[in-house]
Amino acid sequence: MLVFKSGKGFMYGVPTLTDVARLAGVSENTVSRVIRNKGPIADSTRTRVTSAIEELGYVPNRAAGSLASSGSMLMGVLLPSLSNIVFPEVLRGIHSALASTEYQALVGVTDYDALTEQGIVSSLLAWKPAAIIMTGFDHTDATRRMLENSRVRVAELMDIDAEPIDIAIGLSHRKAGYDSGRHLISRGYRRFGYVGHDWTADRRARKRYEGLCAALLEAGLTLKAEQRVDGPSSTIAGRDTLARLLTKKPDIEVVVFSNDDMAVGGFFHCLSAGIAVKEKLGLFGFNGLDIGQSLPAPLSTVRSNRFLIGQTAVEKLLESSERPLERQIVDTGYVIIEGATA
Amino acid sequence: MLVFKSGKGFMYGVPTLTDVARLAGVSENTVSRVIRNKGPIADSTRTRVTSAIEELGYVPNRAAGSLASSGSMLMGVLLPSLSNIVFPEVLRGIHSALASTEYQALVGVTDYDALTEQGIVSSLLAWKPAAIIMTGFDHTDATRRMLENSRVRVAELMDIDAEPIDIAIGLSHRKAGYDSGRHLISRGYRRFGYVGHDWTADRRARKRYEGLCAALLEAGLTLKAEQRVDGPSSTIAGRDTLARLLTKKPDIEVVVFSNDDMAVGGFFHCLSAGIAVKEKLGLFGFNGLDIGQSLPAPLSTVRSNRFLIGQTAVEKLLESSERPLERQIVDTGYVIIEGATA
DNA sequence: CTGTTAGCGCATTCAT
DNA sequence: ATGAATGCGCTAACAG
Repeated sequence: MLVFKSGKGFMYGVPTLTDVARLAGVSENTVSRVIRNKGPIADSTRTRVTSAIEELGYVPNRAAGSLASSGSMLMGVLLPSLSNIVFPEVLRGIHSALASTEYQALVGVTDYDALTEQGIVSSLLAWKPAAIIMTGFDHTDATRRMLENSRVRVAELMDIDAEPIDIAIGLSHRKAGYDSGRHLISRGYRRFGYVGHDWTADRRARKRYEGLCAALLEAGLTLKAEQRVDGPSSTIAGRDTLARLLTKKPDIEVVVFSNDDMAVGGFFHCLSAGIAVKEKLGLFGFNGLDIGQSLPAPLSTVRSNRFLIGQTAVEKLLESSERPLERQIVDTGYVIIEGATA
Repeated sequence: MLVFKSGKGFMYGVPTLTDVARLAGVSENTVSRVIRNKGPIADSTRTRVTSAIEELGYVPNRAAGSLASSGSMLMGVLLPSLSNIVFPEVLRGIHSALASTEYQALVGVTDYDALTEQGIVSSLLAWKPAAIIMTGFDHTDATRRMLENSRVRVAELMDIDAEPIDIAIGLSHRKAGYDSGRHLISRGYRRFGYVGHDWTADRRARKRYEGLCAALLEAGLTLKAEQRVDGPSSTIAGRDTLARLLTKKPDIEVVVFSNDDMAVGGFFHCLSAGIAVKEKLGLFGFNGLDIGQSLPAPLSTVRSNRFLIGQTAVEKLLESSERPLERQIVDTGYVIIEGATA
């Protein structure tokens, strides 16, 4: 165990900046400067300080730093869920961008609930984070007010079809849905079905649905059948829901799913039921998950760059600690993957 | 925008405990007590204080609290990766247990690198977290020393086949591998193949492999063929690697995969290659992922309770803020899922 | 280039 | 049941 002098004589415990200063024979302030690389420091003193830090195994107390500077090296991250693989991928992007910085991610899960989100935002704000990353645009008024008053930078991810608080990063789900429809129509499909999950939680799925319908309408078509399941998307839900849809309406040419999880499930149903995918029934998803692309027939879908969204959010937020005058929108785009299922 | 008195007259900004005290006409100390529910407070003053808090929208500054009490409501979480679905599921368990508390998760990703881990541990410790949750037993000496000196509680997750720093929560991968082998042998399989991924990063996969080999040896058998791919596990890797294995050794009866991702890929290969799963070739995985269970033929595998591991870790850590005298091991167990692929 | 002086906002003694 | 005093460890002016 290390022994060193502290404020009041010899102590066992965690060394502080004071201990480093004493050992290096400089003022606390100088040590602080060395640590933060701020202001001019003579090479000789820098060396003495760094070796003192080394010797003591000094680690700055972030709470103290944060209190003194009223700002922290924390980035608040609010995710609606960790069950849907999409959000861990966003988080991966966030961490990847954070890795080259000193920032740490303070992560909260809202469970798709605006009130839960409000509580977490309040807790996060208590740490004076450098910025907050959230998902979507559904916040309570109280949440908006807290965010407004705190003046922290805020990124709202995934969607860009609304006015952001500060900066929005993602893609237009309405447009993605629309383009999916156009794409499938151009491939000759006319009799469309839709298989989806609960969209009271997942608003973006609904926007894609609306875009799809718009494209159909424009072409003088409509959905011949649709089936939605309560609860979140999953492979099993997709499998069962497609089965149900086909029972009611067997003469569908192509099914658009609310996302890839559902579509993969649909693929499995076709496999079990002996339905020739694409020849007899086209399948189309959304997200471009690995699992879909590793199917014996790669899923036809839309790639939504989740990793990029997370990564871009961090980069954009760290560009400036002040909110820009104009609300910003970053379109990370999407790509239609032809695949082999539609 | 709120206006209120602060230390030096009227101010715009975030209200502090001082502001609350002034508004409620009590001392700061009393406000602090009300907030933390400590000590006796007259009902009348409690009401005045809470309504003052309400009125100002006061949120305690955690950094200040942490500094004053040298402890925080933070829980450090170190995950090797977010790409492997297994870890988001652990994180989900952690968050689920944290949800009913005031604690927040400070999350870092090590990328399976002990030195990266060391850096993150150091950063986390700077926040004086209540506890730290890590994965596995591979840490640098420096990491161990830091953890030792800091005296924070430490949980090491996933594995229980080693001596933990404080508490280990997970399952015996060696035993799980062994039991998988016994199970398959009892089902009549004799000609075993193995398809795996890079285990310099994923040590637990190796332990399962060793357990499997031990079971085979005990039954007078050996692996007839094995094929490992560089890099992490994935469905595509599983698909391609099984293909390669079968090219070299077509007369295998059953293939054990390093995990479900790989096994699902193997299943897809069989589908494409027209190999009758189970009749002609048995497939066996590890983890019990949803995707495996939603296959047309549910994957035969072992369920490792990831969610439970994360959840249990938090519960155990919060039981006491002091390390127990004896290092603790919590076995969350595993269950062999019969499935339909072996 | 470096030291001095003041707090940051709260929790923790100790009083009363 | 409440208040007053003190300091946690650090950063931010301001000097020099």
